[in-house]
Amino acid sequence: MLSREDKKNQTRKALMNAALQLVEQGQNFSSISLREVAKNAGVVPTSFYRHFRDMEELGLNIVDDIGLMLRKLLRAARQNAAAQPGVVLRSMTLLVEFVCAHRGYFWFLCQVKGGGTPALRRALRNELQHFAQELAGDLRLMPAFAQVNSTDLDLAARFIVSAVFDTTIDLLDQIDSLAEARDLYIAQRVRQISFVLTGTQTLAQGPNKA
Amino acid sequence: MLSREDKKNQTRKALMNAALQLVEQGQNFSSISLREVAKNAGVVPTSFYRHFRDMEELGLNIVDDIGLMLRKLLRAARQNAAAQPGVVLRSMTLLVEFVCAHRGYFWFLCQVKGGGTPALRRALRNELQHFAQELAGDLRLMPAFAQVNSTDLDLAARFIVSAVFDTTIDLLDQIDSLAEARDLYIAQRVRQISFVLTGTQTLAQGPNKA
DNA sequence: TGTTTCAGTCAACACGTGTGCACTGAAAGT
DNA sequence: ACTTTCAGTGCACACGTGTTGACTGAAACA
Repeated sequence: MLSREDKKNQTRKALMNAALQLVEQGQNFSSISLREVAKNAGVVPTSFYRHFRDMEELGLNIVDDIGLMLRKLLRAARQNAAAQPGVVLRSMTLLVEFVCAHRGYFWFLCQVKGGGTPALRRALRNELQHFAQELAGDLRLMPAFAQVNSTDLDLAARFIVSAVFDTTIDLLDQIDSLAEARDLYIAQRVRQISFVLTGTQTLAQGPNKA
Repeated sequence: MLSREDKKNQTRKALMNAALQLVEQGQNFSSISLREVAKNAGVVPTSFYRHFRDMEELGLNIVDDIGLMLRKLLRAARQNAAAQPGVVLRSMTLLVEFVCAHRGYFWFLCQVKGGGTPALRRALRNELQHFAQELAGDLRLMPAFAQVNSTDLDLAARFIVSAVFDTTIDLLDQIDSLAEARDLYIAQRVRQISFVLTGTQTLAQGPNKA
Protein backbone atom coordinates (compact mmCIF):
# COMPACT_ATOMS: atom_id res chain seq x y z
CA MET A 1 0.00 0.00 0.00
CA LEU A 2 1.21 3.48 -0.80
CA SER A 3 1.01 6.46 1.47
CA ARG A 4 -0.69 9.60 0.30
CA GLU A 5 2.60 11.39 -0.33
CA ASP A 6 3.89 8.46 -2.32
CA LYS A 7 0.85 8.51 -4.54
CA LYS A 8 1.30 12.21 -5.13
CA ASN A 9 4.93 11.78 -6.10
CA GLN A 10 3.86 8.95 -8.35
CA THR A 11 1.49 11.02 -10.47
CA ARG A 12 3.98 13.85 -10.34
CA LYS A 13 6.53 11.61 -12.00
CA ALA A 14 3.83 10.37 -14.36
CA LEU A 15 3.24 13.93 -15.52
CA MET A 16 6.94 14.58 -16.08
CA ASN A 17 7.36 11.28 -17.89
CA ALA A 18 4.31 12.00 -20.03
CA ALA A 19 5.87 15.28 -21.13
CA LEU A 20 9.20 13.61 -21.88
CA GLN A 21 7.45 10.86 -23.79
CA LEU A 22 5.65 13.39 -25.98
CA VAL A 23 8.96 15.14 -26.60
CA GLU A 24 10.58 11.84 -27.55
CA GLN A 25 7.73 11.20 -29.98
CA GLY A 26 8.71 14.33 -31.85
CA GLN A 27 6.68 17.09 -30.26
CA ASN A 28 8.31 20.34 -29.22
CA PHE A 29 8.13 20.92 -25.49
CA SER A 30 7.13 24.55 -25.92
CA SER A 31 4.06 23.56 -27.90
CA ILE A 32 2.93 20.70 -25.72
CA SER A 33 -0.30 21.49 -23.94
CA LEU A 34 -1.04 20.97 -20.31
CA ARG A 35 -4.08 18.91 -21.26
CA GLU A 36 -2.08 16.63 -23.49
CA VAL A 37 0.38 15.93 -20.70
CA ALA A 38 -2.41 15.26 -18.25
CA LYS A 39 -4.18 12.90 -20.63
CA ASN A 40 -0.94 11.06 -21.32
CA ALA A 41 -0.35 10.68 -17.60
CA GLY A 42 -3.84 9.26 -17.10
CA VAL A 43 -5.03 12.23 -15.10
CA VAL A 44 -7.67 14.89 -15.57
CA PRO A 45 -6.33 18.29 -16.76
CA THR A 46 -7.19 20.22 -13.62
CA SER A 47 -5.18 17.77 -11.58
CA PHE A 48 -2.05 19.13 -13.21
CA TYR A 49 -2.24 22.22 -11.01
CA ARG A 50 -1.83 20.15 -7.85
CA HIS A 51 1.77 19.58 -8.95
CA PHE A 52 2.91 22.42 -11.18
CA ARG A 53 1.86 26.00 -11.72
CA ASP A 54 2.33 25.59 -15.48
CA MET A 55 4.36 23.75 -18.08
CA GLU A 56 7.41 25.87 -17.43
CA GLU A 57 7.57 24.75 -13.82
CA LEU A 58 7.31 21.16 -14.96
CA GLY A 59 10.17 21.83 -17.35
CA LEU A 60 12.30 23.32 -14.61
CA ASN A 61 11.81 20.15 -12.58
CA ILE A 62 12.94 18.07 -15.53
CA VAL A 63 16.07 20.21 -15.76
CA ASP A 64 16.70 19.49 -12.09
CA ASP A 65 16.42 15.78 -12.77
CA ILE A 66 18.87 16.14 -15.61
CA GLY A 67 21.29 17.83 -13.25
CA LEU A 68 21.14 14.86 -10.89
CA MET A 69 21.58 12.44 -13.77
CA LEU A 70 24.64 14.27 -15.07
CA ARG A 71 26.26 14.05 -11.65
CA LYS A 72 25.68 10.31 -11.63
CA LEU A 73 27.20 10.10 -15.10
CA LEU A 74 30.28 11.98 -13.93
CA ARG A 75 30.69 9.66 -10.98
CA ALA A 76 30.44 6.61 -13.23
CA ALA A 77 32.92 8.11 -15.67
CA ARG A 78 35.44 8.76 -12.90
CA GLN A 79 35.22 5.22 -11.64
CA ASN A 80 35.53 3.97 -15.18
CA ALA A 81 38.53 6.19 -15.85
CA ALA A 82 40.68 4.75 -13.06
CA ALA A 83 42.82 2.97 -15.63
CA GLN A 84 44.62 5.79 -17.44
CA PRO A 85 44.82 4.91 -21.14
CA GLY A 86 41.92 5.78 -23.38
CA VAL A 87 40.05 7.83 -20.82
CA VAL A 88 38.48 10.02 -23.46
CA LEU A 89 37.28 7.12 -25.56
CA ARG A 90 35.81 5.32 -22.60
CA SER A 91 34.13 8.44 -21.24
CA MET A 92 32.69 9.24 -24.63
CA THR A 93 31.35 5.71 -24.99
CA LEU A 94 29.76 6.02 -21.60
CA LEU A 95 28.18 9.33 -22.57
CA VAL A 96 26.74 7.95 -25.77
CA GLU A 97 25.22 4.99 -23.96
CA PHE A 98 23.83 7.39 -21.42
CA VAL A 99 22.21 9.56 -24.08
CA CYS A 100 20.69 6.55 -25.81
CA ALA A 101 19.32 5.31 -22.51
CA HIS A 102 17.65 8.64 -21.80
CA ARG A 103 16.56 9.87 -25.22
CA GLY A 104 13.57 11.77 -23.94
CA TYR A 105 15.67 13.78 -21.53
CA PHE A 106 18.22 14.67 -24.17
CA TRP A 107 15.65 15.61 -26.77
CA PHE A 108 14.22 17.90 -24.14
CA LEU A 109 17.69 19.26 -23.46
CA CYS A 110 18.39 20.02 -27.10
CA GLN A 111 15.04 21.74 -27.47
CA VAL A 112 15.33 23.84 -24.36
CA LYS A 113 18.90 24.93 -25.06
CA GLY A 114 17.78 27.28 -27.79
CA GLY A 115 14.02 27.30 -27.59
CA GLY A 116 13.06 27.25 -23.94
CA THR A 117 11.73 30.14 -21.91
CA PRO A 118 14.41 32.40 -20.41
CA ALA A 119 14.09 30.67 -17.03
CA LEU A 120 14.47 27.23 -18.58
CA ARG A 121 17.47 28.27 -20.63
CA ARG A 122 19.06 29.81 -17.59
CA ALA A 123 18.56 26.68 -15.50
CA LEU A 124 19.95 24.45 -18.20
CA ARG A 125 22.93 26.72 -18.74
CA ASN A 126 23.76 26.48 -15.07
CA GLU A 127 23.71 22.69 -15.18
CA LEU A 128 25.93 22.52 -18.24
CA GLN A 129 28.31 25.08 -16.75
CA HIS A 130 28.59 23.01 -13.61
CA PHE A 131 29.27 19.97 -15.75
CA ALA A 132 32.05 21.78 -17.60
CA GLN A 133 33.62 22.92 -14.33
CA GLU A 134 33.65 19.37 -13.04
CA LEU A 135 35.32 18.31 -16.24
CA ALA A 136 37.92 21.05 -15.89
CA GLY A 137 38.59 19.84 -12.36
CA ASP A 138 39.20 16.34 -13.64
CA LEU A 139 41.58 17.60 -16.31
CA ARG A 140 43.53 19.53 -13.71
CA LEU A 141 44.35 16.30 -11.91
CA MET A 142 46.08 14.88 -14.98
CA PRO A 143 49.85 15.50 -15.00
CA ALA A 144 49.79 16.46 -18.68
CA PHE A 145 47.85 19.61 -17.79
CA ALA A 146 50.02 20.67 -14.87
CA GLN A 147 51.41 23.62 -16.81
CA VAL A 148 48.08 24.77 -18.22
CA ASN A 149 46.72 27.80 -16.42
CA SER A 150 43.34 27.77 -14.80
CA THR A 151 41.38 29.94 -17.20
CA ASP A 152 42.65 28.06 -20.23
CA LEU A 153 41.64 24.79 -18.66
CA ASP A 154 38.19 26.18 -18.04
CA LEU A 155 37.89 27.42 -21.59
CA ALA A 156 38.97 24.07 -22.98
CA ALA A 157 36.45 22.20 -20.87
CA ARG A 158 33.63 24.53 -21.86
CA PHE A 159 34.62 24.25 -25.50
CA ILE A 160 34.44 20.48 -25.35
CA VAL A 161 31.11 20.49 -23.58
CA SER A 162 29.69 22.97 -26.08
CA ALA A 163 30.77 21.07 -29.14
CA VAL A 164 29.79 17.66 -27.82
CA PHE A 165 26.44 18.95 -26.68
CA ASP A 166 25.86 20.55 -30.07
CA THR A 167 26.32 17.21 -31.82
CA THR A 168 24.03 15.37 -29.42
CA ILE A 169 21.12 16.15 -31.70
CA ASP A 170 22.91 14.28 -34.50
CA LEU A 171 23.26 11.27 -32.24
CA LEU A 172 19.57 11.38 -31.38
CA ASP A 173 18.64 11.69 -35.04
CA GLN A 174 20.52 8.54 -36.00
CA ILE A 175 19.75 6.62 -32.86
CA ASP A 176 17.90 3.88 -34.71
CA SER A 177 20.67 3.23 -37.19
CA LEU A 178 23.44 0.64 -36.99
CA ALA A 179 26.00 0.42 -34.21
CA GLU A 180 28.68 1.37 -36.72
CA ALA A 181 27.24 4.86 -37.04
CA ARG A 182 27.36 5.20 -33.28
CA ASP A 183 30.98 4.07 -33.24
CA LEU A 184 31.87 6.57 -35.94
CA TYR A 185 30.21 9.30 -33.92
CA ILE A 186 32.28 8.36 -30.89
CA ALA A 187 35.52 8.14 -32.85
CA GLN A 188 35.00 11.57 -34.39
CA ARG A 189 34.22 13.16 -31.05
CA VAL A 190 37.27 11.56 -29.45
CA ARG A 191 39.51 12.80 -32.23
CA GLN A 192 38.12 16.32 -31.97
CA ILE A 193 38.55 16.36 -28.22
CA SER A 194 42.16 15.27 -28.63
CA PHE A 195 42.68 18.33 -30.84
CA VAL A 196 41.59 20.62 -28.05
CA LEU A 197 43.49 18.80 -25.34
CA THR A 198 46.82 18.68 -27.16
CA GLY A 199 46.24 22.24 -28.32
CA THR A 200 45.89 23.56 -24.79
CA GLN A 201 49.01 21.70 -23.71
CA THR A 202 51.08 22.84 -26.68
CA LEU A 203 50.01 26.44 -26.21
CA ALA A 204 50.82 26.28 -22.50
CA GLN A 205 54.44 25.23 -22.90
CA GLY A 206 55.33 27.32 -25.96
CA PRO A 207 52.97 30.07 -27.03
CA ASN A 208 53.98 30.98 -30.57
CA LYS A 209 51.72 31.22 -33.63
CA ALA A 210 47.93 31.62 -33.75
CA MET B 1 4.15 51.27 -59.00
CA LEU B 2 4.64 47.58 -58.26
CA SER B 3 3.79 44.75 -60.55
CA ARG B 4 1.59 41.95 -59.32
CA GLU B 5 4.49 39.59 -58.80
CA ASP B 6 6.39 42.22 -56.85
CA LYS B 7 3.45 42.72 -54.54
CA LYS B 8 3.22 39.00 -53.93
CA ASN B 9 6.89 38.75 -53.07
CA GLN B 10 6.41 41.73 -50.81
CA THR B 11 3.76 40.13 -48.62
CA ARG B 12 5.68 36.88 -48.79
CA LYS B 13 8.65 38.62 -47.22
CA ALA B 14 6.27 40.33 -44.80
CA LEU B 15 5.07 36.93 -43.60
CA MET B 16 8.60 35.64 -43.10
CA ASN B 17 9.65 38.81 -41.34
CA ALA B 18 6.58 38.64 -39.13
CA ALA B 19 7.53 35.13 -38.03
CA LEU B 20 11.12 36.18 -37.37
CA GLN B 21 9.94 39.19 -35.42
CA LEU B 22 7.76 37.03 -33.20
CA VAL B 23 10.71 34.70 -32.64
CA GLU B 24 12.90 37.64 -31.74
CA GLN B 25 10.27 38.79 -29.26
CA GLY B 26 10.69 35.54 -27.38
CA GLN B 27 8.17 33.18 -28.93
CA ASN B 28 9.16 29.72 -30.00
CA PHE B 29 8.81 29.16 -33.71
CA SER B 30 7.18 25.78 -33.26
CA SER B 31 4.38 27.30 -31.21
CA ILE B 32 3.73 30.33 -33.38
CA SER B 33 0.37 30.14 -35.11
CA LEU B 34 -0.32 30.79 -38.72
CA ARG B 35 -2.93 33.36 -37.67
CA GLU B 36 -0.48 35.24 -35.50
CA VAL B 37 1.99 35.49 -38.35
CA ALA B 38 -0.69 36.66 -40.75
CA LYS B 39 -1.95 39.29 -38.33
CA ASN B 40 1.60 40.51 -37.72
CA ALA B 41 2.15 40.78 -41.44
CA GLY B 42 -1.02 42.81 -41.88
CA VAL B 43 -2.80 40.11 -43.82
CA VAL B 44 -5.86 37.97 -43.28
CA PRO B 45 -5.15 34.38 -42.13
CA THR B 46 -6.38 32.61 -45.24
CA SER B 47 -4.03 34.70 -47.33
CA PHE B 48 -1.16 32.79 -45.77
CA TYR B 49 -1.95 29.78 -47.95
CA ARG B 50 -1.26 31.76 -51.12
CA HIS B 51 2.42 31.68 -50.11
CA PHE B 52 3.11 28.67 -47.91
CA ARG B 53 1.43 25.34 -47.33
CA ASP B 54 2.03 25.66 -43.59
CA MET B 55 4.43 27.10 -41.03
CA GLU B 56 7.03 24.45 -41.75
CA GLU B 57 7.32 25.52 -45.36
CA LEU B 58 7.74 29.11 -44.23
CA GLY B 59 10.49 27.92 -41.89
CA LEU B 60 12.25 26.08 -44.69
CA ASN B 61 12.30 29.29 -46.70
CA ILE B 62 13.86 31.11 -43.78
CA VAL B 63 16.55 28.44 -43.61
CA ASP B 64 17.23 29.05 -47.29
CA ASP B 65 17.63 32.75 -46.61
CA ILE B 66 20.05 31.94 -43.82
CA GLY B 67 22.08 29.85 -46.22
CA LEU B 68 22.43 32.80 -48.57
CA MET B 69 23.36 35.08 -45.69
CA LEU B 70 26.05 32.73 -44.45
CA ARG B 71 27.62 32.65 -47.90
CA LYS B 72 27.74 36.44 -47.91
CA LEU B 73 29.35 36.37 -44.49
CA LEU B 74 32.00 33.96 -45.70
CA ARG B 75 32.76 36.19 -48.67
CA ALA B 76 33.12 39.20 -46.41
CA ALA B 77 35.33 37.28 -44.01
CA ARG B 78 37.64 36.20 -46.82
CA GLN B 79 38.03 39.72 -48.10
CA ASN B 80 38.64 40.89 -44.57
CA ALA B 81 41.21 38.16 -43.94
CA ALA B 82 43.49 39.21 -46.76
CA ALA B 83 45.96 40.56 -44.25
CA GLN B 84 47.29 37.46 -42.49
CA PRO B 85 47.72 38.29 -38.78
CA GLY B 86 44.74 37.94 -36.48
CA VAL B 87 42.49 36.27 -39.01
CA VAL B 88 40.61 34.40 -36.34
CA LEU B 89 40.00 37.46 -34.22
CA ARG B 90 38.78 39.52 -37.15
CA SER B 91 36.57 36.75 -38.48
CA MET B 92 35.08 36.20 -35.06
CA THR B 93 34.39 39.91 -34.67
CA LEU B 94 32.71 39.91 -38.04
CA LEU B 95 30.57 36.94 -37.04
CA VAL B 96 29.48 38.56 -33.80
CA GLU B 97 28.49 41.74 -35.59
CA PHE B 98 26.64 39.65 -38.11
CA VAL B 99 24.71 37.80 -35.41
CA CYS B 100 23.79 41.02 -33.66
CA ALA B 101 22.61 42.50 -36.93
CA HIS B 102 20.33 39.53 -37.61
CA ARG B 103 19.12 38.52 -34.17
CA GLY B 104 15.80 37.19 -35.39
CA TYR B 105 17.44 34.85 -37.85
CA PHE B 106 19.84 33.49 -35.25
CA TRP B 107 17.19 33.02 -32.60
CA PHE B 108 15.32 31.05 -35.19
CA LEU B 109 18.47 29.07 -35.93
CA CYS B 110 19.08 28.20 -32.30
CA GLN B 111 15.49 27.11 -31.86
CA VAL B 112 15.32 24.99 -34.98
CA LYS B 113 18.65 23.27 -34.35
CA GLY B 114 17.18 21.18 -31.57
CA GLY B 115 13.48 21.82 -31.73
CA GLY B 116 12.45 22.05 -35.34
CA THR B 117 10.59 19.46 -37.34
CA PRO B 118 12.79 16.76 -38.91
CA ALA B 119 12.72 18.51 -42.27
CA LEU B 120 13.74 21.83 -40.73
CA ARG B 121 16.56 20.26 -38.74
CA ARG B 122 17.78 18.46 -41.81
CA ALA B 123 17.81 21.63 -43.90
CA LEU B 124 19.64 23.56 -41.22
CA ARG B 125 22.16 20.79 -40.73
CA ASN B 126 22.97 20.89 -44.43
CA GLU B 127 23.60 24.62 -44.32
CA LEU B 128 25.88 24.38 -41.31
CA GLN B 129 27.71 21.44 -42.81
CA HIS B 130 28.31 23.43 -45.96
CA PHE B 131 29.59 26.29 -43.86
CA ALA B 132 32.01 24.00 -42.05
CA GLN B 133 33.29 22.60 -45.35
CA GLU B 134 33.95 26.09 -46.66
CA LEU B 135 35.84 26.83 -43.50
CA ALA B 136 37.88 23.65 -43.87
CA GLY B 137 38.70 24.72 -47.41
CA ASP B 138 39.97 28.05 -46.14
CA LEU B 139 42.12 26.37 -43.54
CA ARG B 140 43.64 24.12 -46.17
CA LEU B 141 45.00 27.16 -47.98
CA MET B 142 47.01 28.25 -44.96
CA PRO B 143 50.60 26.96 -45.02
CA ALA B 144 50.43 26.02 -41.34
CA PHE B 145 47.95 23.26 -42.17
CA ALA B 146 49.83 21.82 -45.13
CA GLN B 147 50.71 18.68 -43.20
CA VAL B 148 47.25 18.13 -41.73
CA ASN B 149 45.31 15.41 -43.52
CA SER B 150 41.95 16.08 -45.06
CA THR B 151 39.68 14.29 -42.61
CA ASP B 152 41.35 15.90 -39.61
CA LEU B 153 40.91 19.31 -41.17
CA ASP B 154 37.27 18.58 -41.72
CA LEU B 155 36.81 17.39 -38.16
CA ALA B 156 38.51 20.48 -36.80
CA ALA B 157 36.33 22.81 -38.86
CA ARG B 158 33.16 21.02 -37.81
CA PHE B 159 34.25 21.11 -34.20
CA ILE B 160 34.76 24.84 -34.34
CA VAL B 161 31.44 25.44 -36.06
CA SER B 162 29.64 23.25 -33.52
CA ALA B 163 31.12 24.93 -30.49
CA VAL B 164 30.75 28.46 -31.80
CA PHE B 165 27.20 27.79 -32.87
CA ASP B 166 26.41 26.32 -29.47
CA THR B 167 27.50 29.52 -27.74
CA THR B 168 25.53 31.75 -30.09
CA ILE B 169 22.58 31.49 -27.76
CA ASP B 170 24.73 33.01 -24.99
CA LEU B 171 25.57 35.90 -27.28
CA LEU B 172 21.92 36.47 -28.06
CA ASP B 173 21.01 36.34 -24.40
CA GLN B 174 23.47 39.07 -23.46
CA ILE B 175 22.99 41.11 -26.59
CA ASP B 176 21.70 44.14 -24.70
CA SER B 177 24.60 44.25 -22.27
CA LEU B 178 27.77 46.31 -22.53
CA ALA B 179 30.27 46.06 -25.34
CA GLU B 180 32.79 44.65 -22.88
CA ALA B 181 30.74 41.48 -22.55
CA ARG B 182 30.74 41.13 -26.30
CA ASP B 183 34.49 41.58 -26.42
CA LEU B 184 34.95 38.97 -23.72
CA TYR B 185 32.78 36.60 -25.72
CA ILE B 186 34.94 37.14 -28.78
CA ALA B 187 38.20 36.76 -26.89
CA GLN B 188 37.10 33.47 -25.34
CA ARG B 189 35.97 32.05 -28.66
CA VAL B 190 39.24 33.09 -30.31
CA ARG B 191 41.28 31.46 -27.58
CA GLN B 192 39.26 28.26 -27.82
CA ILE B 193 39.61 28.13 -31.57
CA SER B 194 43.35 28.56 -31.22
CA PHE B 195 43.35 25.45 -29.02
CA VAL B 196 41.81 23.39 -31.79
CA LEU B 197 43.96 24.85 -34.54
CA THR B 198 47.29 24.34 -32.79
CA GLY B 199 46.09 20.94 -31.60
CA THR B 200 45.44 19.73 -35.15
CA GLN B 201 48.82 20.99 -36.27
CA THR B 202 50.71 19.46 -33.35
CA LEU B 203 48.97 16.14 -33.78
CA ALA B 204 49.73 16.14 -37.51
CA GLN B 205 53.48 16.49 -37.15
CA GLY B 206 54.03 14.28 -34.12
CA PRO B 207 51.20 11.97 -33.02
CA ASN B 208 52.04 10.84 -29.52
CA LYS B 209 49.80 10.97 -26.44
CA ALA B 210 46.00 11.28 -26.27
C1' DT C 1 -14.25 7.84 16.39
C1' DG C 2 -14.80 12.26 14.40
C1' DT C 3 -12.51 15.95 11.76
C1' DT C 4 -9.51 17.84 8.61
C1' DT C 5 -6.63 17.79 4.61
C1' DC C 6 -6.11 17.56 -0.14
C1' DA C 7 -5.14 14.70 -4.76
C1' DG C 8 -8.12 13.91 -8.21
C1' DT C 9 -12.87 14.66 -10.63
C1' DC C 10 -16.49 16.97 -13.29
C1' DA C 11 -18.75 20.63 -15.83
C1' DA C 12 -18.37 24.91 -17.91
C1' DC C 13 -16.41 29.23 -19.81
C1' DA C 14 -14.31 32.26 -23.19
C1' DC C 15 -10.96 32.12 -26.60
C1' DG C 16 -7.51 30.97 -30.30
C1' DT C 17 -6.67 27.56 -33.63
C1' DG C 18 -6.32 25.45 -38.80
C1' DT C 19 -8.91 25.21 -42.77
C1' DG C 20 -12.81 25.19 -46.28
C1' DC C 21 -15.62 27.95 -49.45
C1' DA C 22 -17.53 31.68 -52.01
C1' DC C 23 -16.33 36.21 -53.12
C1' DT C 24 -13.88 40.72 -54.88
C1' DG C 25 -11.23 43.61 -57.71
C1' DA C 26 -7.24 44.95 -59.92
C1' DA C 27 -3.35 43.50 -62.77
C1' DA C 28 -2.07 40.56 -66.89
C1' DG C 29 -3.13 38.58 -71.17
C1' DT C 30 -6.00 38.51 -75.39
C1' DA D 1 -12.32 46.36 -74.72
C1' DC D 2 -13.13 41.94 -73.03
C1' DT D 3 -11.61 37.90 -70.45
C1' DT D 4 -8.82 35.47 -67.39
C1' DT D 5 -5.87 35.02 -63.42
C1' DC D 6 -5.22 35.11 -58.69
C1' DA D 7 -3.61 37.73 -54.17
C1' DG D 8 -6.29 39.04 -50.63
C1' DT D 9 -11.11 39.10 -48.12
C1' DG D 10 -15.00 37.61 -45.06
C1' DC D 11 -17.60 34.10 -42.96
C1' DA D 12 -18.14 29.80 -40.86
C1' DC D 13 -17.13 25.52 -38.66
C1' DA D 14 -15.36 22.08 -35.47
C1' DC D 15 -11.97 21.57 -32.19
C1' DG D 16 -8.28 22.06 -28.56
C1' DT D 17 -6.74 25.29 -25.25
C1' DG D 18 -5.91 27.33 -20.06
C1' DT D 19 -8.32 28.19 -16.05
C1' DT D 20 -12.45 28.75 -12.85
C1' DG D 21 -15.15 26.75 -8.98
C1' DA D 22 -17.69 23.39 -6.49
C1' DC D 23 -17.46 18.59 -5.39
C1' DT D 24 -15.77 13.64 -3.71
C1' DG D 25 -13.69 10.36 -0.89
C1' DA D 26 -9.85 8.25 1.14
C1' DA D 27 -5.70 8.99 3.87
C1' DA D 28 -3.83 11.57 7.97
C1' DC D 29 -4.58 13.31 12.17
C1' DA D 30 -6.97 14.47 16.73
